[in-house]
Amino acid sequence: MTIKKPTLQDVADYAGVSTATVSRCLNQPDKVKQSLQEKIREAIETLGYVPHGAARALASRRTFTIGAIVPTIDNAIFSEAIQYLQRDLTKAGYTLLLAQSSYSLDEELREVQSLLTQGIEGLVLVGEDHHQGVFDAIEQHRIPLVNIWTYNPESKYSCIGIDNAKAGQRIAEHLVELEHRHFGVISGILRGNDRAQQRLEGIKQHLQQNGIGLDDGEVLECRYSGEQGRLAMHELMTHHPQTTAVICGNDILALGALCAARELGLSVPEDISITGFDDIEIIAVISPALTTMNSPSRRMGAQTAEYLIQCIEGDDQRVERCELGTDLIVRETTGVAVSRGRA
Amino acid sequence: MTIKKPTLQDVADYAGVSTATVSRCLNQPDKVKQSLQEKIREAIETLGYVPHGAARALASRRTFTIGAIVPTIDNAIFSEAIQYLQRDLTKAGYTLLLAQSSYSLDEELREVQSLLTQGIEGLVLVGEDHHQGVFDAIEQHRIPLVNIWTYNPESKYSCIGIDNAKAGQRIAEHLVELEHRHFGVISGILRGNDRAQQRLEGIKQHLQQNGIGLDDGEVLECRYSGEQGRLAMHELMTHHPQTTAVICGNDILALGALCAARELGLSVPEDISITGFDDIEIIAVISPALTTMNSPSRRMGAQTAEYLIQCIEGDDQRVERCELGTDLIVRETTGVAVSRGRA
DNA sequence: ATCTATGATGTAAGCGCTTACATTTTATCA
DNA sequence: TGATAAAATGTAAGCGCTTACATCATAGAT
Repeated sequence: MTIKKPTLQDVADYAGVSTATVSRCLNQPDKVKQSLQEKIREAIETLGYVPHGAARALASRRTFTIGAIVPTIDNAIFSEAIQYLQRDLTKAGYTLLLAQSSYSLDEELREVQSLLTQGIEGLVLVGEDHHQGVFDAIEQHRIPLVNIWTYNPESKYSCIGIDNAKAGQRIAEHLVELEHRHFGVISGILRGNDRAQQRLEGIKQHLQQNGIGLDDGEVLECRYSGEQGRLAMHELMTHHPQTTAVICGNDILALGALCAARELGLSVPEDISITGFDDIEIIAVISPALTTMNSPSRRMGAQTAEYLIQCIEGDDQRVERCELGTDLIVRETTGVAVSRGRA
Repeated sequence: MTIKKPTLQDVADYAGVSTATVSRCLNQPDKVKQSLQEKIREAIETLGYVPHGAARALASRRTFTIGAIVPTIDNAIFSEAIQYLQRDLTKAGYTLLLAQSSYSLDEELREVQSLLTQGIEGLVLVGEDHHQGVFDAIEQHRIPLVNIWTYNPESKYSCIGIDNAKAGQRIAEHLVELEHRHFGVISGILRGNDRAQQRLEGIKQHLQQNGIGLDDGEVLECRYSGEQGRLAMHELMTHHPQTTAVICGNDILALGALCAARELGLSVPEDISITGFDDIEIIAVISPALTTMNSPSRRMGAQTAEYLIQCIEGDDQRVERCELGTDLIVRETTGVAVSRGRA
């Protein structure tokens, strides 16, 4: 074991060639004679040489690095998307730099700056609502930006995602068809989360079209956690006992609401219907099976990787706006509204 | 907007100082006069200067980067630990480079090489069983390594985690106390997963001590997914209908097993007891509530961050071996074995 | 045998920053 | 006021690589 990490120069000396040849052997092997390649590989092996990424990046102006910022990695849909994004980027020789914004646009901006310092060649953000500084920085650095989990045909930047408003509408439609007239919504925190906002808008719009009102008190915001969903459901049913349909911002909240319904002695879906969002893997095996909207998170991750690589390698400036479909998965937690006897 | 990204030199020229002063202003502000600092900050602002990380890393031999490799990010316990690890590293000015090994030691080695190229100053791996090349590379690069999710007082490297064998034992003990005599185990894939192996060992050992055998056919391996757990449970009950206690490798598998039990018309825990592992947040709000072992993943992440930073900043070579406790959470899926009538 | 095209290798100039050391400015004290 | 220490700033040498360009070797064409 050497006292110092070996450099390209050390490898070159050991193999009796110049650094240029070693560099070529690593990056453009077809330009180096076979016999030398072997000698160099042997030198690398015995010295335990590992390239110095920073030096390489500085000299070549390439980092082969992509940045992504999600609100939190600790949410199955984001981690699924990230898993696929990373897998495909790695396959193509890129490294993913992952950061979290905790649903804060300011925090997101800070992370963007940091990623830019790291030299990312592309950026993935969630949603289309970002700090102005983010857009400025992206412009200046001239790197492709993909907004995922959102679809807007008018967007100035690439987006690969779903039409959140339409999805919200679709859920409301399903419940209205089941003759529900008294709704409650348990949403995630809306601030800094344009997807949740858009879904709520979609829901409101559809209800309004059908002459159904939705008071402020019937829309509860809370963190995405089972316990929070449970508490919200209790609150909702306390203040609005006539509610027969509860639309939740994601599956976790819905599971919490389901738990509360159980505690309140309400049967689902006879007394009350509950919907989730995302169709995370786990809910396929629990009972009652949740009616929800699936989120194509894996496809989103994979497609984002593909687009970015093409953008970078093909030096392609094209903006891509891609809508991924969502499907309403009707299972056991929604049914026809049955009027309950009330005191 | 300039045609080219501004460099330190540009900032220095604009502010009428030398690059050294700008560099100091950024890294050791107290060494630069107030008036100049303001001038420099203004220059940075108007030019939209963003430091070039690679150049900085090359010159300073610091990357402020930590690498972590988990089997998959798409597993609540890992993503939780990563979330906390990242949060605390970010707080301290470090960037986390995250990679996935897909439970393959060879893949893990490849990722280690890649991370080393990126210049990580510390490495976090899951488990203590790694490719020899990983240890060699770590030695050569002289960076601290922390094995998480595992605890071994004899370990040559730092570890922060739980005693998996003990945890397995504890679960078996609980079920033996409930008078179960016919066990089944639905484990994750054992290959490349020393944690799962150790837990299984712990289980086997305790059963053996109590004169209870565990055939190979009673131990099923499958991927960590609800559906896989469900299928495994069906298989287990087909070939070993007398089974009254099923120990699952994690909560997701247990949920799948629970689903299968429902499908088979078995009531839990009257006919059969089922246990999970991890105590992921979601299972607190589902019914029946799962008996499981909690995994201190958040503490693991936070503590790992703390240790690494101390190691790096304090230039401390100390090896830390820290055992985090686990608790058996007895809920509704385990109970006294009741003999079932059988044909 | 000479000339050229082609391929293989070497030379050396940076990439954008940090930092040891040299120099200048400012503060302190006899 | 001048000598001296301390603080602020500048100078310039790399950090470990890539790559344009120069050089050299080889082989084919004449």
